[in-house]
Order: sequence, then structure tokens, then C-alpha cells
Amino acid sequence: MSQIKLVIVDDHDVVRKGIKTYLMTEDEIEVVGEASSGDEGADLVLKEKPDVVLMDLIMDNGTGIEATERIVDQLPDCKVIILTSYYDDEKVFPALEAGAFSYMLKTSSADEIAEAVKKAVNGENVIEPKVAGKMMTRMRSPEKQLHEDLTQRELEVLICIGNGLTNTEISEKLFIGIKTVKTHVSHVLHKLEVQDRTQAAVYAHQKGLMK
Amino acid sequence: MSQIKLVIVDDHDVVRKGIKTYLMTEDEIEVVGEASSGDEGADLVLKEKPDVVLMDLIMDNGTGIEATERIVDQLPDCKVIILTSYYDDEKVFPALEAGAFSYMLKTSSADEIAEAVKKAVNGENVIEPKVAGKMMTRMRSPEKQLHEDLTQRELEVLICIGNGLTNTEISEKLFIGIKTVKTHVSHVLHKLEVQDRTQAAVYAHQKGLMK
DNA sequence: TATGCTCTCAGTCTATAGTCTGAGATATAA
DNA sequence: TTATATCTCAGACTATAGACTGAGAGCATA
Repeated sequence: MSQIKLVIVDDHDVVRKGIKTYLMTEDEIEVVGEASSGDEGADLVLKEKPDVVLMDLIMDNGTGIEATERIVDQLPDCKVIILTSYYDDEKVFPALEAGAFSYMLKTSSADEIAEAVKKAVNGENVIEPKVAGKMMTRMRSPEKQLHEDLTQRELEVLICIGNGLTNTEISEKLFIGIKTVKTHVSHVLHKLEVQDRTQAAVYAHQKGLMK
Repeated sequence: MSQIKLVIVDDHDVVRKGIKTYLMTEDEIEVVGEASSGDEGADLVLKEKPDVVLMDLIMDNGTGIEATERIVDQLPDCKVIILTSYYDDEKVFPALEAGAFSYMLKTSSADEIAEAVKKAVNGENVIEPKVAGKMMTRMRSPEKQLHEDLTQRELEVLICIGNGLTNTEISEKLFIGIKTVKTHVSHVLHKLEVQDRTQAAVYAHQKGLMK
């Protein structure tokens, strides 16, 4: 089989260099490009058409999630392996839903990463145990993200609450009446299954909905 | 001058490998040990007595902050360089206060990191521009952490607020009257310079006071 | 002893939050 | 067309939050 063409997208220079240097000892793998941001990475991948992409999630210009979506959409055969430090729900599931093929943590050894790359081209997924555990629990109890039920407007209101705005301030910011704000707030509280706006604010922060 | 002895503490295998492999090309630097957790790292450093330590902040067993404190306390001549992905206030200032010598981000190039190591042994600090900016703003307006003014009890109340508890619930949890809770809450709001409990909850979460 | 800080609590008052019911307008899908 | 969902707003009501003043007890320190 011919060499596996790989692109590395990570804003950490040492990570890129580390993987690249290590993979130089792997004959089957050839690093055909590197990028340090999501946007740049997606562009590069669409140009180079590699077999596998190692993708970080948190980067300056364009997240790995967005880049993964673009890549999977344009190049369905290209396997995107998420390689990141995070394994919380807010990062894992959006990445998998975006079409990531494997999900590795940076605590993995270089060997494991090389192995995951090889397996990817053979159609084998590699999911970190910690991440796999989260997937299992989600499978067992399809624990719906409550905020998925929120309408666009309700989500806007929730973000305002999360920023500590009062109803009056929200009404001024969104150019709607206080009565309307109260209606939205009530709906938000019910949908999130919380008792008051403070708990809603906590929810928004804990679920990473802020910013 | 003799070789610079370096220890790398980072739970990311690829980062350790990346730095190590790169530094092999640097004659002046010798990597005398690696560790993947704060506790292990501090032990290793106290044993090996290197000139410089590259230290990650977020790790499984023992944070880089604690490890840095131990190292600086025991080996004052050992320069600890923080090398991490974070540059928010909650991470930067505790690290500097713990005695970190330099503060680098993983987005730095391998060359910059090698340079920082060499500078450290010569007594030159290297502070990432983003981090330096934060230090400058703190210098200009010695922006006191408002919650430092809170009494023990007030901090407890704030944590409760941050968990979304109502005054009644707080009074039950802390075994005090509602009136007392209201007094504490009022004091908390004033000291944090916020208008209501929701903003206080947001503050607690943003400043990393929860948990 | 005097001073100051903390924690506790009361009373009073106002402002804000939140519930519930009802309803009109619009857009979209069956 | 009918149904469904969203966004908008009103009125009436209750509950909670928060401000302000005052005060006693305990504790540590100058």
C-alpha cells in the first residue's frame, strides 16, 4: 500500500513538531502539510486531499469543529482524527457530530497516535477510553442536552441571563418589551428544568454556552 | 559552559516527545528527565536537580502550580518555565506567584522554547506577549481580586449562590436564618460590585471560584 | 480597656422576578 | 386549509430578592 498522506492542524508548534518528528520514523506515513488554525487547516486539506487529518479543537481562527465539518462535507473519504486536550461533553459530542472519525487525547503516546492514523485508513475508529466512556453513558441514557430545545430567541435570552443582565436590560438589548422578556425567561427556566435565572446562568456557564 | 540540564513535566506525550526531539539538535541542552504529572514532576526535579524545568499547568496528579511551589521552595536556583495552553488570569497569576520564572504558551515555536530555556539559565525571564499584556494591565491598575475582601462566611455564601441556591436553601444549608443570609448576600454583592445574585454567580464561575 | 472585625438576627420597605392565562401576528409544513 | 411553532405583548398576582438601619455577641489586638 502507498504512503498515508497526513495533514496536521494544531496551533501548538511543539505538538506539530513532535508528531511530525516522530512520524518521520514511520515509513507508511508522510506528513504533507501543517496548519495552525482551523480556517487555514481546512483550506490546506481541501487542496492537499490527504488520507488523514490530525485536528486540534481549540485554535485562533476557526475551531476544529468548523474545519472538520468543512472537510467531511467536501472530502467524505478523508478521515479526521481529533487530537485535543479536552474530553468534556461540550467538546466531544459536537466534534463527533461534525464527522470526526477518531477522537484522541494529547495524553496519548506518539505510538498510539501513529496507530490511530494507520487504523483510520483501514476504516477503524479509535476512541479514547475516557471519551468512549462518555459515549457509552450517553448511549445508555440518551441524556438530551436540555438547551437543544431552546428556540433561537430563548437562547439569546439565556446568554443575556448568563451575562447577568436583568429583564429590563435584556428588553433594551433585544428591543422587545419586558413582558416578552419575562415570557422567554419563563420558557427558558422550564426547558432547562431550573427554578430561577441564577440557576439558568449557572447552566449556561457550565454547558459552555457563553461567549 | 556546561550543558543545561532540563526536565520536562507535561501529561501530553506528544508535547514531551516534540520538545525532546527538537532539543536533541540543541547541543547546549540535555533532557535529563520527563514526568507526566505534577507530583511525579516535583519528585523528579528534586532528585535530578536540573537547571531548568518546562512545566505544564493542567495535569492529572498535582497541578503545575503546586509542583512549581515545591520546586521553587526546595531548589531556589532551579528555573521553572511554565509551558501551557492557557493565558487567562486564573492560571497566569497563581503560576507567577508560585515562583514561575518564565511563562510560555504552547503556540510558541520550538525555537522560542529553546531560546527561553537558554535565557533562563542566564537569568533572563521570557514572558509571552499575551501574558505580558495581562501583567501590564494588572500593574497599571493593580486590579485587586474583589473576592479577596470576602470573609470566609461570605465566600461560602457566594459559592452557594454560584450553585444556584436560593436564600432559603442557603439558610438551611448553613444552618443560619434567612435574615442572616440576606445580610451576607448584600455584603457579597457590594464587595463584588455587582447588582444581583445572578451577576455574583457569573463572577464566581468566571473567576474559577466554583468547586 | 478600647477598637475593630465577624457573624448573627430583626424590621421595614421597594424592586425585581416569576407564574399563569390569554391572545394576535407570522411563517411553515402537512 | 389546518395545524404547529415562534415571537410578540397584556394583566394580575405571588414570591423572592435586596436595601437600609440597627443591634447584640464573640474574638482578637493595640
